[in-house]
Amino acid sequence: MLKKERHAFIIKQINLHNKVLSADLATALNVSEDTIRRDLMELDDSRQIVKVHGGALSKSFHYPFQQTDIYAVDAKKAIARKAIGLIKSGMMVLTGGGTTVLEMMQALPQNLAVTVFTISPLVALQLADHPLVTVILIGGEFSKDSQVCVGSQVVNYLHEIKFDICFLGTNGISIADGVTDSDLNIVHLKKAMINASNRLVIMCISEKLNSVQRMNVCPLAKVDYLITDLDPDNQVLNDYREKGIQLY
Amino acid sequence: MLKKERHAFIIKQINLHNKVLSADLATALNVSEDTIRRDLMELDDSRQIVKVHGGALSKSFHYPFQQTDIYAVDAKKAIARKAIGLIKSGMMVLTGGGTTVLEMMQALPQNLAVTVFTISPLVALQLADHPLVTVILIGGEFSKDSQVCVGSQVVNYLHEIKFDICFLGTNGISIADGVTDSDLNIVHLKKAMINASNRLVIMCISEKLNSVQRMNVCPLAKVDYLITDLDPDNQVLNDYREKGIQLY
DNA sequence: TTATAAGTTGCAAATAACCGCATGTTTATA
DNA sequence: TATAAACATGCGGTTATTTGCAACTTATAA
Repeated sequence: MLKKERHAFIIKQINLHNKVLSADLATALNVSEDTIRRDLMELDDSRQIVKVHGGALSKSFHYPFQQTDIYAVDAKKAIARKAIGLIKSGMMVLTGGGTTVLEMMQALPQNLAVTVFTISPLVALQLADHPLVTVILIGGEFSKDSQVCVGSQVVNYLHEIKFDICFLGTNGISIADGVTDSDLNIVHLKKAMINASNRLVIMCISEKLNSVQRMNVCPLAKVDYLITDLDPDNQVLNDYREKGIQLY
Repeated sequence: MLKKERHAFIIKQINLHNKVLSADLATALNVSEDTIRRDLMELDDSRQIVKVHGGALSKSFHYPFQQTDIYAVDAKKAIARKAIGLIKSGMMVLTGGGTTVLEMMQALPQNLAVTVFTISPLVALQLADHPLVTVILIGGEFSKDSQVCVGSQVVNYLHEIKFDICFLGTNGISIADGVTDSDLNIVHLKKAMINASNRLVIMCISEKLNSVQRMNVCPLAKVDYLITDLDPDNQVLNDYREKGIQLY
């Protein structure tokens, strides 16, 4: 077994599985682990793989680490574009605080004259340069985790106003469990927000579709619109379509 | 399962949900929570995530609004340092939204356990990584100019609470006219804030000393402390000292 | 406040990596 | 062809890393 052959085999394995273990390779190729280690070293030196303790990984596996900005920006931008279509001048809009909502506010046309109520300081700041938009920041205890205002103060406030439309991102949505989230405070909040709005828009990147979090926010029946980065006709969304949710 | 694989998985989860719980990860990856904790530590050390009690958070939207161009930063930092000395654990602190206040919050020691009420989203965000600080964001109409919440809602809210100490930056202060400002909304607001606090701290870079704005906020008699970037014994401050204001 | 969850520290076991060296193998050249 | 030089490989001994556990401290939330 020549060195080159081993290298080829290793590369192949990595392309196949995105990772290899030194021990496995030693067995498979019937050489000592030291040899494998030396092989992996060389492949690492020549930037073909990434050596790690215990084996090696594909380079593509390693690169995403340096993502600088928001995850799945493109998907979120796509969602934002569609979501904006639901906003008409003069509306009272209520928003949560996720990155998708932020993308949306960033992409909001300058000529839309709406009143935006939000629990997210970031959303408020984002809208600061929109001359026609009135921003009401709903105050309360500021949650360090989720970067939005939470607590009974917010919930009480929401009882007093009725909004035209509410835009929420979500951490989990599924046919069986509806909209779910993992933070108790956020769940309380979202429930209040949903009750305060005539229409509910859930925005969800396709990757999060059909995932379930610990706590229930609302059943699918309450969701008027579901916006994903997928084509609305996509089969993945069939079940949601059948539930009577408008897809975008 | 290689360590890097876990790391990749964790990063992905965080990008997906903006947060992860150690316990969930331990279950999902079938390793002990200790291991997860160590993983999160490493990812935090390498600035890829933000470790918090119980799990970790996404870093992606933590400080998107970095102010790079603060005027007279050094002077403001000096003021911030002195101002912090006035805060004791357990206090109810009220703050405005100027850049000096922001500097102050940035420099706040991690071991101070206080409750900070603020009308500034930026101050709230700044304090997000302060474990011992409870932040209450006072909501209302968001002023695009001054980047703080203004309006009757805020003023009403301030009527209901009494604070230990209030920190305000100012655009104008002089012996003859006291504290002055140029924006009607802000003036209303500051008056309410001053009334709601037992003690008032005015922070002012020396450049703005003895300058007068259009509208009156409060007379010097209401000012308990004046903090500038000057030495407290500086002659420029003589007149203020004679008025009985404590200088720092 | 107190009960519970999370974090910390130190430690031990398992595994992986490293180092030097001996033993082959291949290659280059007299 | 003979022979040295360079290379490749495996092995023993040692060191470093990873991981889980237990005892203890700290933080969080009701």
